[in-house]
Amino acid sequence: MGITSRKEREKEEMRRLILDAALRLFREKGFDGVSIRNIAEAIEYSPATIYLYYKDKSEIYFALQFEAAALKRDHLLPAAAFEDPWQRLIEFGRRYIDFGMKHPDLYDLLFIIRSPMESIENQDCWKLGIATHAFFVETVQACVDARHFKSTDTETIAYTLWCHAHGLVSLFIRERMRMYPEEKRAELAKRSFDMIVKMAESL
Amino acid sequence: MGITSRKEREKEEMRRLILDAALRLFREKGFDGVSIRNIAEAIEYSPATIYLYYKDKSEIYFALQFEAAALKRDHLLPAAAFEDPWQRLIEFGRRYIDFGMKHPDLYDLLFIIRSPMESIENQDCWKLGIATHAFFVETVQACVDARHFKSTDTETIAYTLWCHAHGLVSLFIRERMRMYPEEKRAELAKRSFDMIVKMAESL
DNA sequence: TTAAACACTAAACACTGTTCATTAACTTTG
DNA sequence: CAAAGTTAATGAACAGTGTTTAGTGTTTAA
Repeated sequence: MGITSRKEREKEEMRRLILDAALRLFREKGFDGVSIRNIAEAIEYSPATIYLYYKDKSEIYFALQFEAAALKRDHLLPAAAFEDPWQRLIEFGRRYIDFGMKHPDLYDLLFIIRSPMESIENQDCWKLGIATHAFFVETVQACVDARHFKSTDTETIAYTLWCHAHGLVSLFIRERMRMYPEEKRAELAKRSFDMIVKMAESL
Repeated sequence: MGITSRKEREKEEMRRLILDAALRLFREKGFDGVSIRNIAEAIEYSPATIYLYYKDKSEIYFALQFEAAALKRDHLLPAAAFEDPWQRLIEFGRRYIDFGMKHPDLYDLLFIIRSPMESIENQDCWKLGIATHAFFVETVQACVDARHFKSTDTETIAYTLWCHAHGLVSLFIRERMRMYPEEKRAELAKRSFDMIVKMAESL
């Protein structure tokens, strides 16, 4: 088993090497700004070598999306510590928005960039995303169970809150808030979050 | 004035020819999927000719964005007919979402695609967008004036509603609703719109 | 030791946005 | 009307992109 397992290990190491370089470059220059040649140069291999480890650029895209999903999960995880479902939900929302604002590149990758057509459902990144989404929906369900809302339509409540948070983050990071002066944007976002929390309370 | 005015007219016609082809191609294949060469081929000119009428691709982008903004304004305009500000606001929101769902390519252009860096503020498309946004904010203000909300923070109310609508549309058109079965998505969006309306009523 | 498997790469292909020298047509002037 | 000047259009090139392929040298297995 010595040789084959070593080879497998080496293959895995190479994939990591490529991915780490890709993620670093991507966070510096954005997804579209990074070429296979850039990545190859960064790891001091020829561009063709990349294709021995990843079928094409979109496979790298999916692998990066998985990385981003893991980082996002880690960012949101502390919210789970809150006992009270309503507090948990608020903290979840706050952290979701905070993640998007602090890591626009990763948020972009996860929720904005047009993903390659192939069945994303089968990709690991998607499963991880589903899991995080499920945690969110469960938290909303816990609030519903605790009679925190008048409405009991968990699905719609969760989706509505998500729409707001996603809209807030994506308008921000795709620079569609230019009608508000730069220094006011973050504060407006904060006020809006407080408002949606208030709105949800009387839901 | 004969010749120079004719030349100007011809120049304008050529710009229109380019833009119409660009918009048509763009709606077929998406912005990134359309190259200068595609446009040139469509109008049966050489690629270099395009550059005699538009400085670069981003200038075509801005021109297309203006077209999209005009189409969006026309789509939203009927909402202005409603006398009651609250009904006007609801209709505005409904039409905003409807526009995004019916014309994902145009919505993309207006609110999602990463716009070229140059000062978009000076572009006509931006002014048109500002005007439509102003109409929206005015409608919210009219609701506030009519004591329709407890809150009087017009800016935050408008922004919060916009966040929800934008989030709803952009999650949909960038295919981030795969956890919901295809046939349920539109209905979920509808329920969410109704819910945000209800939430706003008790705002 | 020889044959097969493997990791790797240089070079090519068909694209992309963009620039520039050159050509061809039109407009103005002598 | 012909010569000079202006302008529209282009072919060819540059530097970049993702991707494929034929070929190299090394490592493993028989």
